[in-house]
Amino acid sequence: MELETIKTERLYVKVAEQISKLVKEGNIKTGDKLPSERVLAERIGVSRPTIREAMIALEIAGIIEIRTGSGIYVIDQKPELFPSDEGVGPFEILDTRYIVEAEACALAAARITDEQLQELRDTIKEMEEEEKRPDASEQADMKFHLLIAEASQNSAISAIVKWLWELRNQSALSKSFMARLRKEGIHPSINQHKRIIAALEIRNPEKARIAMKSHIESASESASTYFASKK
Amino acid sequence: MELETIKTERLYVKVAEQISKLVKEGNIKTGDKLPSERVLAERIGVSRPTIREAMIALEIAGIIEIRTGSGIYVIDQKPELFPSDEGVGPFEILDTRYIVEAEACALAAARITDEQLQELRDTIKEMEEEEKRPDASEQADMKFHLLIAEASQNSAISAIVKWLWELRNQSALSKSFMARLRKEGIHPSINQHKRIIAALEIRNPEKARIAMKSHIESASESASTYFASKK
DNA sequence: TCAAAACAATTGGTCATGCCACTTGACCAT
DNA sequence: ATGGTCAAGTGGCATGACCAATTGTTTTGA
Repeated sequence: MELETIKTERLYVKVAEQISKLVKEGNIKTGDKLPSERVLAERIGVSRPTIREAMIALEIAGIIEIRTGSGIYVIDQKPELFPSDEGVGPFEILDTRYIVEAEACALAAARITDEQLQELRDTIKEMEEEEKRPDASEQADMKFHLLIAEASQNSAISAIVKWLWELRNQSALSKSFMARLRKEGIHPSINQHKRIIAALEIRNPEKARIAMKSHIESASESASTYFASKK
Repeated sequence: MELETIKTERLYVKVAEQISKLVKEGNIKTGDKLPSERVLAERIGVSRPTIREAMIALEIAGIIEIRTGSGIYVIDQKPELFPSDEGVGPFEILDTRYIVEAEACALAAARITDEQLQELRDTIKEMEEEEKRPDASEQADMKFHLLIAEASQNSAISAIVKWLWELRNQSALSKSFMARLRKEGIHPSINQHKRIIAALEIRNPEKARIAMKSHIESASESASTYFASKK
């Protein structure tokens, strides 16, 4: 049985939609002054607080401008493309990680401390021990990459890497994506991680960069082959 | 004479910012239920309508969910880029831009549209015309780089580049830093920008990458030589 | 005994009213 | 003309009240 969630659309939304419609259809032109809140309230048949709520919504939407003491005016409608705020695709994330983490790794090779190296080795241990439990294993994977980013000693880079991993964990798309990969038995290779550590241990930026690149690349490849075969 | 317009920030905005901050900093976790509107009003010291307006703003922003008769709940947050600790140094920003923007430029070379190319040329025009006024000139500079990031057609990358430039503009350190450079007459070279466009026009990723790298590198160099000589 | 129905408390949704601060424009004094 | 004053209009905010939906508790009935 299919049930739709009942949308008790709030009043202010209806009011806002009504005004917004008038603006879009050209009944109200740019620069026009809307009637005062009190008049609007009376004409639409709602209370002033409701009108205010609607106006705030419209203001946030960039449709009107509220000038205290003066009135409410229609804003110049900018055709501005929607800030494609919605979601970053899993492949976009992988591509970006390929770029940023590789360089972070190269930087880290020159700057990493012995303590941080030890932490990385510990993380590998975690991954080996808990390879059965995918959750914990992925946790360790993320920890590994974040540690390297921090070892680059560039706070902007580590902030970016952290953000990318949060995106990966959070995005619904990426989530189901990773879940599918996991089910297929594709998981981060411990050997690749060890190669990265080896490059860092000898403080060789070139090798470190390459190791990280091939690591992420292999993740991308297994992902895309999976999707291709799926079709 | 420079005068800034006084902004009388409305109360509900302050309330919304306060709540939003609490959520972002983790003081309020996702899924948590906020105190009731009446309690919030009393605790924050504003009236209930004001709280409601703030909640509407937060709901539109996708930070909270309002369930009639039940309460107000914090929604799953999309991760956000923000400086790890206390600020990001100007050199860190430059280093990171060197990495990210170079690759963004290489990607853009393969994916940029003719319209975007034209926009870039227009931006150069702006820079030439307004080369006297440093403010406008820098504005155009930023626009130029953001356009290239967008042309990479990777939303994660363009978000990062945008973030880096915002950091550059915001950070007090970077600000005084840039001010000093400006005073010394060091400003972005238009010729370098033209070389970048040329590489993009022939859709050559390698040349585009190199052009962008040398552009940012020269900025870094002039910056560090300046600091070195200063000491 | 226990599930269903009724109730009560809590919460958001809306309304009405009042007062304040700011804007604006008309009017007045200089 | 210039500037200063003032009143009307407008948005900003507070208060208090009532309604409707939700949720947990109590009562009821088989």
